[in-house]
Amino acid sequence: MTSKKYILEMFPYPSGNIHMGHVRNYVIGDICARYHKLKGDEVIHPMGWDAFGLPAENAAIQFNTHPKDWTLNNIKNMKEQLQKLDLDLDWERELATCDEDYYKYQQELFIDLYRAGLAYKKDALVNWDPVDQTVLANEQVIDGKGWRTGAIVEKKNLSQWFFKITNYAEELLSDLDNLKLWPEKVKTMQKNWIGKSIGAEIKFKILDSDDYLNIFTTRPDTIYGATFIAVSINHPIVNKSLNQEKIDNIKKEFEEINDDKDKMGVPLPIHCEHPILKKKIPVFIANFVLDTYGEGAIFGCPAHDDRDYEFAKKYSLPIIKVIECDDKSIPYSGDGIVINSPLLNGLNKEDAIKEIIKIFKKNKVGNEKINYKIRDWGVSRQRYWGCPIPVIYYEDGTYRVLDKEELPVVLPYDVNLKGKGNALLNIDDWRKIVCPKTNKIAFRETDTLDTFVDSSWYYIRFLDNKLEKPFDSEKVNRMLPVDKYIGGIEHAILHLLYSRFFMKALRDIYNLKVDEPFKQLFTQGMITHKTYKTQNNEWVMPKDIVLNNNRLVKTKTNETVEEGPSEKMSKSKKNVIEPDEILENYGIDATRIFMISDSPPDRELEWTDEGIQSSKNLVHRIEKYFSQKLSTFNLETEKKVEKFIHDIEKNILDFSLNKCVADIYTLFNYLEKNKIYLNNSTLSKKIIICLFPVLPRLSLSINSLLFNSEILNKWPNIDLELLADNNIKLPIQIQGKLVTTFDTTKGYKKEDILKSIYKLDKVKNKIVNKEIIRIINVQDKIINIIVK
RNA sequence: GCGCCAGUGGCGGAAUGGUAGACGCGCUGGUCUUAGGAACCAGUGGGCAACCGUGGGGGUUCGAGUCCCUCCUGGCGCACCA
Repeated sequence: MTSKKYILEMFPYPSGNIHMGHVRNYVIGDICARYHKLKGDEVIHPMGWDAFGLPAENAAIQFNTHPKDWTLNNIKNMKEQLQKLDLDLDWERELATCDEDYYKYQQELFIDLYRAGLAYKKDALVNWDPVDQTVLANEQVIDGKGWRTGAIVEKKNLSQWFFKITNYAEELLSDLDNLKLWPEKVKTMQKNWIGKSIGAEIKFKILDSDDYLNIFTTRPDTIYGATFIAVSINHPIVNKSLNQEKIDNIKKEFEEINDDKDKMGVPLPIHCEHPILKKKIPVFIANFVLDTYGEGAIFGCPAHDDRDYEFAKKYSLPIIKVIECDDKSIPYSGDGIVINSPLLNGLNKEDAIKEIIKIFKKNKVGNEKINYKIRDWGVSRQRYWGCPIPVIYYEDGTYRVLDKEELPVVLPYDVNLKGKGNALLNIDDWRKIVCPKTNKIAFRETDTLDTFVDSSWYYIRFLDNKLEKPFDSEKVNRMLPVDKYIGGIEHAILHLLYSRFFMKALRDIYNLKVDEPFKQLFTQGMITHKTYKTQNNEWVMPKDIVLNNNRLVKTKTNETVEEGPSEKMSKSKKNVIEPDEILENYGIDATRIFMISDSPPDRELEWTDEGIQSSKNLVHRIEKYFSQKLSTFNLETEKKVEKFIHDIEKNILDFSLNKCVADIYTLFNYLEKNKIYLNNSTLSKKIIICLFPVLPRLSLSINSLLFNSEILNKWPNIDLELLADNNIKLPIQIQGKLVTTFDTTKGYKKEDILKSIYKLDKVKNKIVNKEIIRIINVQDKIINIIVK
């Protein structure tokens, strides 16, 4: 029975050269793909290029070239490098996201998303990267800095395109439970990112006004302890209550705080009414209220929230305790019994929340509410080298999303990248058009799509990269999800969450039957290498170092070099190893072996000269082994080979590739130690086939030498009878401690074996003069004798 | 601060609750070789031994690296998320 297997490694950004991290990634995938092909599965194993993006623009300026030329040239180079690795890839499926043939279908998808209400435009405070001069998605801002430039991100109010990922927040969260073959870690990260909290929305009436302030809380049970309201500086009520100058001053003050955890607030000239107590409570602008979460406003309950407590202390606001428990500390934010709250007294947290929500509902001042931290995905980028958004704007400010017949909107080639901002803005003869539908003057959208849009559906396009529509539904239903998706953990949120959203959105638009894009996710570890520095703190490349009189020195200058810790390979620290050189010196097979041998594929792998050398030695050893003349072999040999087939198969399927290498060593250690040479026997054939996924070159060459055949196919079936080894070494324990082992066969009779065991010296000595009170016999596993 | 993961020889790492340290690296001794970053053989957790050993302490069990509690250490993620 054959089944489809879609095996995919995250496609690379064509930066110019592949690095060792790529090699490890693709070798892992290649082993899987080759194995499944041998099993007779219908395997898809494509490769392509994540080809849009800012580095191309920067490189174009730096090297006085064009992003497209630079990118296409890099693709050519990297493809050659990959081909040198002899990966079993479906090159006929190759695609590059910067090809018109790819992005025109992305523009179609954009139109579909728009028509489905999942793409929309709005004015929004967005993250602005001043160095790259573009907007960033929330996911691309790390610690307030741009993910690529490290520049402090500014807030800008811009009209931007968004994808409505929030529509899928609940499903993106709940479906994580169905992803049984994803690392828990990644699922946890996505879960936190989506950030679901269950609580209540409460309306606080603004006194002397018809307006209300909405706040979200997970602790409505502490409502009686609310003594103030705090809003973010960007909350709409601030604009209504203060003039711009004042607001700017407050913003400045907030920015000048040294410790950003320090609480600071400014009272607003308005007050709210407590929704239950009807008393007047003050409203502050506070620096610790996030405008991006909930309603951008909170009620402060100082007795039961650390931040509110700090704030109340600083501004001498009342602190009312409404939760009682054994822990007398203030503030206390745990569970307890409600006090000082006439309508809730005596209830526990859970009941109090239910009860107060009932009351809110009755009084029409609040409701239960589920809040998600995730916000819609901003996809506009003010960059040239990306997929044009198929929209035009009229002079009156209205816009129209193009029809599919009007596609593609082709990215113009002639461009000047040396100016400030988005180069597309300056290409007038591209930008300005006469709208064919209205005959009015119109201007093209000059923002391009975030490159994460490109990578959100490339795995779908791979199924049929030449089709004259984005994809074929029947094929998608049949071939997706990707069975094994292999890549770095750095994409845990961004790419993987966006892709999950895309799959679900496309499912709903096109009635697809696929809920999730990636059935199994495997995150491979990075490759590290020792770092080297001269006394002058200059990094030195490992290949420029020699050992001279027990001293590490730089070859050219003879300077002393100090060895530092092993760190992720990076150009800046010069601790990189170039794949091309390794391939040349050690060959493909040794490189593959080393990529998987020293540590489990999901952990980091330290590059060592000894490691790559011993991998090469193994390849030679196997080659030499098969050149020996055929010897006799016996049933035991057959059993060992059978076990090898079984173990290596299991380990490939589990991604325990380091154990595959151990399996290979174990087999050849046994064969050579016993001088059993299998040459061109049927056992050899089986071994060679099983070696093929890991050592394709070697297996092919041995196969053609011994069997005069170019073909390796059909993974051997396992003979269960041979696999079952009836001879066992039975561990014998006394008081649960190992005393000896006893050679016997499976299915022994307990009574018989005990008679023999009691005669063993080691056992006899320990039980003499003692009473045997219990015998535990786990059949075929262990015998434990308990004495008194 | 919160959450998750992990701590096993000199090192990387193996062990469905059932012989801890598979396999590799390194190291020690030896063989062969003009030589070797080659190959081969033997050994390699600690201790002379009885025994002791999976970060520390406690527990469950006939039996714990594995399960539970607790503490320590390290890594990763999130971080004023109301």
